[in-house]
Amino acid sequence: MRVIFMGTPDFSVGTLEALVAAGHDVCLAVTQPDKPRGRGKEMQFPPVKEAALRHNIPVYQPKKIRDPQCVEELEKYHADNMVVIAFGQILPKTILDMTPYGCVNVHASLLPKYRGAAPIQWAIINGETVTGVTTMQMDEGLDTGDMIMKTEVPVAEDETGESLHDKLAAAGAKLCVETLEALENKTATFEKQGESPTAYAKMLTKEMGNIDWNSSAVQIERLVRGMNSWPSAYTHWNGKVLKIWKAKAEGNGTGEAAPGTVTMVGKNELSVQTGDGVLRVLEVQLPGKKRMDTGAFLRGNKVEPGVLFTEE
RNA sequence: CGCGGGGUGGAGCAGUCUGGAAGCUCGUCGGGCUCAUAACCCGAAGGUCGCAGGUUCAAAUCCUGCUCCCGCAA
Repeated sequence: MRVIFMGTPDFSVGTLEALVAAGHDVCLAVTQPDKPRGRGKEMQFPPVKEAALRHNIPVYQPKKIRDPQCVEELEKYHADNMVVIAFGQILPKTILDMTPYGCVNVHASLLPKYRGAAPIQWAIINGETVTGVTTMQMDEGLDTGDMIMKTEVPVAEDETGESLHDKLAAAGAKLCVETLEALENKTATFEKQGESPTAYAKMLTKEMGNIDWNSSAVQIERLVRGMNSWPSAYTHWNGKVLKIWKAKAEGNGTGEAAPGTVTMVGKNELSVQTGDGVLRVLEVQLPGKKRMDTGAFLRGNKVEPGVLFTEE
C-alpha cells in the first residue's frame, strides 16, 4: 500500500521501519517541527525524521496540521491510507477522510482503557498486570475509533515505563503491519469501543513524580517504575531534589515513624516509612550527579535514620 | 550563545573562597580474631587532582581556553 506515515517520537520509529520492511510504499513521513532540545538548546530532529531520512522518505513538518495548505500538501501524494502513531497533533476530519482506507492509529493500551496521552506509564502506575497495543480506524474523537486488532503484553514485576515502552513499540509495529494486511485483504473486522471504562490517561507532568509518602509503599513503587525514565519520581532530602530511580515495596502497616521518615540505613540500603508499608530505596540521583545505587550514595552522603524525606 | 551543578586512587564524597606535604566512607590484596559473618583488628597496593596554557619560589586550589558528564527547562 501507499502509505503516509505520521509520528514523532521513538515510539513511532519501529512501526515506520516495520512498514518499510513489509514492503509498503511509505511516500511521506509527517512529523513535528524540529525543536531546540537538551542542553545548549540545540536543534534536534524528531526521531521519526531521522529514521525517514535514513530510508530516503520525504519529510513534512507542519506546525499545524489543521491548516488548509497542509491538507492540500497531503493530497498531492494520493496515498491509500495513513498510519498515525504518537504524532502529537489532532487530525481534522478532512484528513481522516482523505484516503480510501482512512487513518489507522496504533495506541499503546488495550482500548478503551487508557485513551490519551500516557497510556504506558499509567498502566504501570495503576498496577495493571496486562496491557497491550490496539490498532483502530481513527474517527474524530481522541482514541475513540473502531478497534481493528489487539496484542496483549504482560506487565513484568519490575517493569518500568521505559522497558514497557520498548515492548509495546515492538508489539505495535508488528500489529500495524498485520492490520494493514487485513485491511488490504478485506478481512479486517471493526469493533466499536465500549464507553466503559472510558478512563482517559492524563498527561504526565513533572509534579506527578513528587512522591507523597502518605501513599502506600506499593503505590509508590509503581510510581517510581512508571515514571522511569521520564519524568521520574523524586523526593526532597537535605534541601535537595533526590530522584528515586529504583525502589521496592516491602511489608505493610504504618509502623511507628511518620511517613517519609528514613527508618533504616544499612551499608547498601535505605528504607523509608510510607503510609502503608516500607519502601526500600535501591537507586537514586542527586542534582548534578549521576544515577547511583544506594550503597554508593550512602558512602558519600551521610543519611541518619530518623531524617525525613519531604514533598518540598 | 537559555539557567545551573560537577569531573580528586576501583566506587561515592571532602579539600578550592583564605595557594604551601593527597583526606573521609567503602572496595581490592595480605595477615589476625571468631563456631561463623556483608562484623571486628592490623598492614599494603593503587592518584598525570578532566585536558592545555598562564600567574607564582610554590597551584587540586587563582586566571584563560577546551572537553566530557549531570540537574532544570520541553
